[in-house]
Amino acid sequence: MPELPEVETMCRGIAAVAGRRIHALRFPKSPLRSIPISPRPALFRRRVEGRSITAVRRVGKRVVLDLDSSAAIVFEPRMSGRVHLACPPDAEHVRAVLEFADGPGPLIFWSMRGLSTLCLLTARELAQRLGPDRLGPDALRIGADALRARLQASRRAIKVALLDQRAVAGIGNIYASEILHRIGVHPETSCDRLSPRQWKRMQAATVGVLSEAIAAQGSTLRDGRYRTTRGEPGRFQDKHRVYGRAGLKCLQCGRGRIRKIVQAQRSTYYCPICQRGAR
DNA sequence: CATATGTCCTGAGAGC
DNA sequence: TGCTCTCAGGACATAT
Repeated sequence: MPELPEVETMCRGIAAVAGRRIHALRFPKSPLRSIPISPRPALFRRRVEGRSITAVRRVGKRVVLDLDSSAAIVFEPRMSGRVHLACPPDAEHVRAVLEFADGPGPLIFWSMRGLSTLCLLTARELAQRLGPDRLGPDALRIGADALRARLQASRRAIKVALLDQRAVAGIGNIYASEILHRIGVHPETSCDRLSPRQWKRMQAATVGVLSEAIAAQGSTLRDGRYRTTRGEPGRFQDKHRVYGRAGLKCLQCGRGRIRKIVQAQRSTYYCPICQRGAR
């Protein structure tokens, strides 16, 4: 669901709001429970209306809109959040609307489930909440040595460790399985048993998988929840080699049948032949 | 300290 | 057909 490639696609899709002045912020009524929003709507509105957006950027799996007040609007899609320009897929899941005096928009914060969050942070809060203590280097930028240094002493399973945003930011459940399959490492391998060569290959595979997924505008699973800003599905799901393919033949070796296991309450997919396991 | 588990939320799909 | 139940997994809080 929205992991690095999907959030990157969202940011690119709304890049045109950079430089625009916020005319109004609305929180439409909905029969659904509200997503967590802070500060409370009246104060939130007062602090953003009249401000300009100076930049749109992705921080890990979050969308950040920097304002000329040095505060920033931070949207965390988590499982089922999206941003749309102008055309929301339906009204009841619209959680907030940013209107501009001219130019594109409105910018719509949409979330099917109430797990997304929207907050306005001061520069100080931003540095604290999304700083290096809370968030590791971005998965697209971290080098092989840094990746290794951050995880190699851990005794956690590598698949679980890759999801730790403090270690490395941006990798989620889908791409963790895909990365490990590409390098032939069993997902239950303890981090401290991986070789320098394997860390090197892991970093390269991470950049490879994530870049290809961004080029395909992310993965839209069968539940159809993730969509681009324009409401189109991503295309990377067709390129998944293991995720969601339990019981099917491995596309790599043609012999193994993809297995699904559960690690830390999350599904992991792997090929028992390609990813034979040093456990 | 490191690691493991529980919680939030809605809708899709399974099973009866 | 229509009900109940389970599952999906982001990040963080709490427990071990």
